[in-house]
Amino acid sequence: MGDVREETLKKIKNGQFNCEKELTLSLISGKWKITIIYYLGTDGTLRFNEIRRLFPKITHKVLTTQLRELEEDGIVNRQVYPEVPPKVEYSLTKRGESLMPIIHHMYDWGKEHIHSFANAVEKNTPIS
Amino acid sequence: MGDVREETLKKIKNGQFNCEKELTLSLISGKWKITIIYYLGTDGTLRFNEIRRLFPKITHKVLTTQLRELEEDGIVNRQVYPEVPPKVEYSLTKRGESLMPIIHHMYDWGKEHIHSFANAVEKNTPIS
DNA sequence: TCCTATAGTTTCCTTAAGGTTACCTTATTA
DNA sequence: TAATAAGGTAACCTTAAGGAAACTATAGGA
Repeated sequence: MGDVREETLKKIKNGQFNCEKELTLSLISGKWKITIIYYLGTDGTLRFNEIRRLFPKITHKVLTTQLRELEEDGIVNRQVYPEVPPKVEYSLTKRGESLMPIIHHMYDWGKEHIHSFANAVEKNTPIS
Repeated sequence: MGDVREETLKKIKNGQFNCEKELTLSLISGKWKITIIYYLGTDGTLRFNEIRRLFPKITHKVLTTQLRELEEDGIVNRQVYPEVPPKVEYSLTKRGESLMPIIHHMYDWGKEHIHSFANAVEKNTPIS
């Protein structure tokens, strides 16, 4: 259970984090990461293309990268079935699951506060 | 209380967020932001150079940028005293304060899990 | 007279993140 | 024969974030 990717490792070693909370932040930072974690935490297990269909805008390659990083950081489990055509299933590790409360917390905060931002959106939107 | 900076606004308008939690994430993402919020939430009020001294590595300009963004997003309050030499005090707004529980949560998670990363660090560090 | 402290701004440069496009593999099916 | 499915890699490009260095203003003190 000591999975970490090189980059995270470097950041810890070189003291690039001012505080432990930045480790947490860095693990979920990445354009699609929290949402991927959230879906896996909710649905349990998803195949590569199932995730892809959840984000119509994500590229094949970008999804691979995001998943690979999550895997290397020990957040996501990657289960390969040696079949043809290939079948790969993704799910959360224990470490990944332990992030869920935080993500839910962030979700709730966003829901609660987006209105105060939304007002500003209304006022400034020329769309009407 | 509808402060938002242009960029955050755009992201909401253009549907660049998959979910509300990404709004939350984007507000605290930025190399020094969570830590700045954390210090302000803990110490209450800090002057520009007091914050600077807390992060020996941060540049004058970068700190300005981070604070300005936090201010524009309605997270941080900027109080200017028309004196010479200038005196500017920063503190959290209500919105900023409401982020503190999340940040504490992330702090706790980091503290609890950094050990499992640290093992990996030990094994891979040639320093010892 | 020059230096220091305060809180900035401006210009330029570097790096990393994300994205686009094209390619690979192998069995099945039209 | 060609296309489709699945999951993936490699080469390249673009943009934004962060940082370095030099500049501004003004009062007070050595």
